[in-house]
Amino acid sequence: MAQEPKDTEVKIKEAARRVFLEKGYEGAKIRQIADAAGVNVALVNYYFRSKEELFRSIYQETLADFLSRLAILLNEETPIEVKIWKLVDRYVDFLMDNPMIPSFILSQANAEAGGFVRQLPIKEIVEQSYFRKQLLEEAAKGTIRPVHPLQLIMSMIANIVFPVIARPVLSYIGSLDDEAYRQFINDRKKIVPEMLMAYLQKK
Amino acid sequence: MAQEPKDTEVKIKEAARRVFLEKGYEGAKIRQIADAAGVNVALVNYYFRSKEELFRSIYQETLADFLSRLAILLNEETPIEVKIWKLVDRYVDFLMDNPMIPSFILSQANAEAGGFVRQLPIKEIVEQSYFRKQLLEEAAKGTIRPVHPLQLIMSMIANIVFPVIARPVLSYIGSLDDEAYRQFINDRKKIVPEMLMAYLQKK
DNA sequence: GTCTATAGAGCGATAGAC
DNA sequence: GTCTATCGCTCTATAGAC
Repeated sequence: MAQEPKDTEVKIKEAARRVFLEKGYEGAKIRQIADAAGVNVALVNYYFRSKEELFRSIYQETLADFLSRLAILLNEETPIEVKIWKLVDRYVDFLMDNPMIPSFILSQANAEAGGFVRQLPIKEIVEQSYFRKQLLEEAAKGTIRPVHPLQLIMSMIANIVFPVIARPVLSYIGSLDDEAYRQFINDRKKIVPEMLMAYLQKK
Repeated sequence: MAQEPKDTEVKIKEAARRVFLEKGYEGAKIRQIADAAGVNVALVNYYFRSKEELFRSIYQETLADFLSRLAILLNEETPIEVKIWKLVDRYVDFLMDNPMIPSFILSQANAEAGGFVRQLPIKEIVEQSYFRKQLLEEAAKGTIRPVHPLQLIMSMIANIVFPVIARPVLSYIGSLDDEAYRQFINDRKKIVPEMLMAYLQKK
């Protein structure tokens, strides 16, 4: 039974990916992941020490990549409008592929010390971004409405992330099947930037 | 030790209120509530049969009241702009007083059959609201930008609710203490309606 | 490397004495 | 009505045999 053609560690990782995707971080149980991989619980912990470690082994790189791409985007020498359209587009795509990440981050942030969240360079990215400076400078020049950068960034994130974590309620209220939901989220790629820009440009 | 001046049921309810407020629904443990009330676990279940029942006994009326006030607001014969300003104002106030409700609703909606959420008349309120009709009619007249009502409503809710459920991350990123956070949320009473209206009015 | 078996902890809920 | 004690479940994690 040893050393499958596709080795066990990979099999577990792939199973975990599927289960995390379907159930979210909290909802996914190690037993379930083990079952899906055709192994037992002990083996999962043998390869990955803990559930949290397993999750990280799958997503930390993905997340780090995403954040670094965001950082680059935020620091580009492009106009605010172009930047916002790009940001939203990338963010939506990322969440469609990795919809379990927000709930993981939120649950970790609620936990003691919020260890995981503080390891990510989110705070630094936001604080030091050229985008932040841009918002303040353009406001000073009067080309956009003055706005607390954090408020604008929070609005952008809220508008994208919330429909993902509230998917069950949203689908229920709007009677959306999977395809309609996908379309709903995709439409936000247009609506959210338009909304943010309308706000900034309004005299 | 029997029959305190302030009777036990009330004492438990008040303790539960405090603990739910501080820890959220999932984070609050019955043992902790019992401790805070100066009684033991058995007694909590004696009065309220279960944790979920306890939560409902506290918030169902509050939530039902809120929803019915929302429904009235949505159906008023006032212009869209006035309506949005009022909606956001009431919604923010409600969440400042009851910040644990979103996470409760989201967790319930993720659970089997989403029992609790479907008992609430949310879907009906949204579908049958005059506000919804108003958005479609004004768009047809060309006085506002055409928009899928659910997208606008989702944007409104996301912009208000997300900063509440993401409080730890938000406070960390923005280095906000309690007072600064409170101010941040309060500022959204102005920002969110302005943003929604700018979007709707943009040619 | 993979398994069985179980430890160990937390939680919600209940039985039964007083 | 209030308590102590404990059940029963779930979940993560590990010990130890093979």
